[in-house]
Amino acid sequence: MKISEAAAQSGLSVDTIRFYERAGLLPRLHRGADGHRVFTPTDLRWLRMFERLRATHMPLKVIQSYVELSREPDSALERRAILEAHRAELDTQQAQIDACRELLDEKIRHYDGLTTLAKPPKKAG
Amino acid sequence: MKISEAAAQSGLSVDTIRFYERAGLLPRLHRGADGHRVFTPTDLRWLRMFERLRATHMPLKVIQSYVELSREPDSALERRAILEAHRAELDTQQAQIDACRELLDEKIRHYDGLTTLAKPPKKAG
DNA sequence: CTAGCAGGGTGGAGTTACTCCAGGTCAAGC
DNA sequence: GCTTGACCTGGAGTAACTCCACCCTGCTAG
Repeated sequence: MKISEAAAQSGLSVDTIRFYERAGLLPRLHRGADGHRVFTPTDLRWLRMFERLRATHMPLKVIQSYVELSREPDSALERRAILEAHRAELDTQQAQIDACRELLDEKIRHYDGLTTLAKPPKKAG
Repeated sequence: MKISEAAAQSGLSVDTIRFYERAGLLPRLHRGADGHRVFTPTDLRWLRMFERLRATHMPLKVIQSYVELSREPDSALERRAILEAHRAELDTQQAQIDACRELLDEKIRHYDGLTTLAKPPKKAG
């Protein structure tokens, strides 16, 4: 599988995938005889995971340490800890979204109030 | 109110507030005789709003255009549109969090499976 | 058979939104 | 009078892309 397909199927851009490789997130990535990157189904699974983790702002350094750990046996506890920490981070993000939604709903109601008051020229105002 | 208080009460850092001022997000900000920034309750309300919008990744340029619009009358519809667009964006972020949570739960269950299988040396293995 | 194009590759510059730091000013406390 | 602390400025550094110019190669159309 070539990089354009890997991009299409992972949700990442071609440039981002190349960037991730340079950052060391794809240590097993192979090249074909023509020098082009060749993606296996396993590579694609990693890319999909990266996409989800990055969509929720896990730092690349943390992802990279996870990748490195996954090349060592006996690192299950550490890897698990990384994932759990990020699960907690998701709760924080959830709270921020909720807080922002509250703000937006309130403001939008405010603007609706303005327009519905403006249309009938005089009504208790 | 001085910048350190504004920072404490908005959740932003002192550096970030100064950066926002340079970016034009606080066009009404005053200075005291000593050249120090002086924050009114209105400034603080803006900062709190910025904090929420940025926590959910509204680009500074969009925030800035909102700020500029809010200095013009008759811009209620445009401002409302900006807020609504961001409310839709929150749904996207929500979906990403849910998708990532699914991934994490699955992986963490996997690691739990490994350790609970590893403890009893032989059990249907 | 060659011209052109698509799709890969590289290195490097640009962007966003901070974050940190050096160096300077000034009021207050000891 | 001297130090301390909070403020100021301008500028460098960082993260994670994103875009660009330029090169190579295989393929197809003329």
